[in-house]
Amino acid sequence: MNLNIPDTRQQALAKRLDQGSQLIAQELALEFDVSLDTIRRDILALEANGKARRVRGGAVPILKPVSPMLERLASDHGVNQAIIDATLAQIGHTPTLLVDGGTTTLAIISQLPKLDQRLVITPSPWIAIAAQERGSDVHLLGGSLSTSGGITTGNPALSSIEDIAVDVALLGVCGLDAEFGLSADDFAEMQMKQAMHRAAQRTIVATERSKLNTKARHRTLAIDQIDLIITDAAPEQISPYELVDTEFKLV
Amino acid sequence: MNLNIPDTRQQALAKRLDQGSQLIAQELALEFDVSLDTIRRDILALEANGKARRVRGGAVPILKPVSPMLERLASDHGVNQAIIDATLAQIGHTPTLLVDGGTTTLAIISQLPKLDQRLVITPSPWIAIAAQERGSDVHLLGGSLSTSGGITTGNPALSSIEDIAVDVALLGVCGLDAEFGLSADDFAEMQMKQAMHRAAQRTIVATERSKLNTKARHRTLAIDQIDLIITDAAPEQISPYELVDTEFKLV
DNA sequence: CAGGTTTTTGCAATATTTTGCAGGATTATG
DNA sequence: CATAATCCTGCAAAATATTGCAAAAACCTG
Repeated sequence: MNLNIPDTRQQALAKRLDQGSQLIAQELALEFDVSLDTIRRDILALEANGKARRVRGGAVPILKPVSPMLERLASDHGVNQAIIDATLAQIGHTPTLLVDGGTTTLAIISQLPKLDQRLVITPSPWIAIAAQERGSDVHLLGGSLSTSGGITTGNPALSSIEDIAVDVALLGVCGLDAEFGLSADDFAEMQMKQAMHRAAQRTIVATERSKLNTKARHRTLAIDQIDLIITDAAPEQISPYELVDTEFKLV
Repeated sequence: MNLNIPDTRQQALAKRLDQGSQLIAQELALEFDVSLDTIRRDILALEANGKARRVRGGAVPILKPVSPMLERLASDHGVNQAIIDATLAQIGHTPTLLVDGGTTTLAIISQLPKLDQRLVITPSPWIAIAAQERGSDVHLLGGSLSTSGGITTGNPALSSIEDIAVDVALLGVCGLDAEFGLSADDFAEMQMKQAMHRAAQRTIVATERSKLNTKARHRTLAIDQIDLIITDAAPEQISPYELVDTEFKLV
């Protein structure tokens, strides 16, 4: 028989959670021959360590957060068509595009004109598929797939981007603020966006007004590093940006 | 015994809604062994979370316009479920998987158990998305996206594969013949498949019987380089393979 | 080993949540 | 219009949580 101390019990409980089973306080109290309160406290500790989600009567395993990217794709239906049209007009016949991940860019690429001989380079598998559907040649940047934004990141992706030069980089946005600039949710994504900016002659950002004047965690680009911002914001929303050199296109 | 609490029930109900089924209050009350009111309250909660639309007698899923891409990713590819199950059983808890593109492998990866923490390495954006959805860590091999098979190919992909070692490679099939071996439609894809085989300790091939005893353009692997072939063929269909050392699993 | 401190445990009193039920209101349907 | 099914509302009982506290055990420390 094992020691019946908090440490041992909690380890046993954690193991069961890992196997996907639920913890039922009543049963465990009997099994370990301690009071309900003790089990409760064990579960409390597990919760504090992020190993369990407490529910009435016991605990259940923490379910891995479904990829936020998929979540957003499934729920977020409408990207403003005016933004899409304006961005497509700007892209025109650009022969090489470097495209960031995100719902907005995906909506844009899905409507790319079927044009021969365009090359789309992207770290996003979603964009890759959409671009291939539109008949473009696609180059996918390899790396680890980040869960938050759904683009590949890390050293392989960064170094392979260093070796390319493209006409236009089309970036997505986590946050955009007049002073803080363009920001990303994740450090690795920030690195990718910066690298994409460096690789391109012209950097275009398309974003819905809801992202305007918000900041995400990681500062990525200064506003004046962006050549063109396409958004559906109201004119007064962009007044903070009047001093910068960046071109705005309101739709 | 499961916890029968609002939290758990609602999660179960939400899952059914996601699968497109309707909720009938009467039936659910019986099934979960609670009163009609309790189910009603669960449905009320789901509605508050925007997960259900309440109707008289129960609830129906909120139908959201799905992007055509998601549609296809989610859609049933008509792959024999027995092949999928057998392959998943063979894969087990293998911590690192190298997965080829193709409809069969995609169907398999879409059903990977969710709780496992494992690394999936793949040249296919479809597989990458599916694996990420199943909660796996994903490493995407970069390169040019081939139009025929939908996997990345070319030097970058090949060279990055040289640097890795994995437990199992799961390959798709264009053609499989007792003498000609496994064959691919495209030269670049052939190279990738060969490289994947070299990188893995164990090579598994899952294929429908229609591919059996057919040849594609490019000879890729000899039969005895494959460790295991999982197929729904009839026993007499594999008689040409009797002399080789490869294990067959018929489902 | 004596004395003090911390950890662990069980208990009791008090919230809070969940549940089923009864009644009246509302809606579908012939 | 009548009828049956479903729904809403308030309420009380049961189960579970929370909190504070004190006893027991384990652990320092000189």
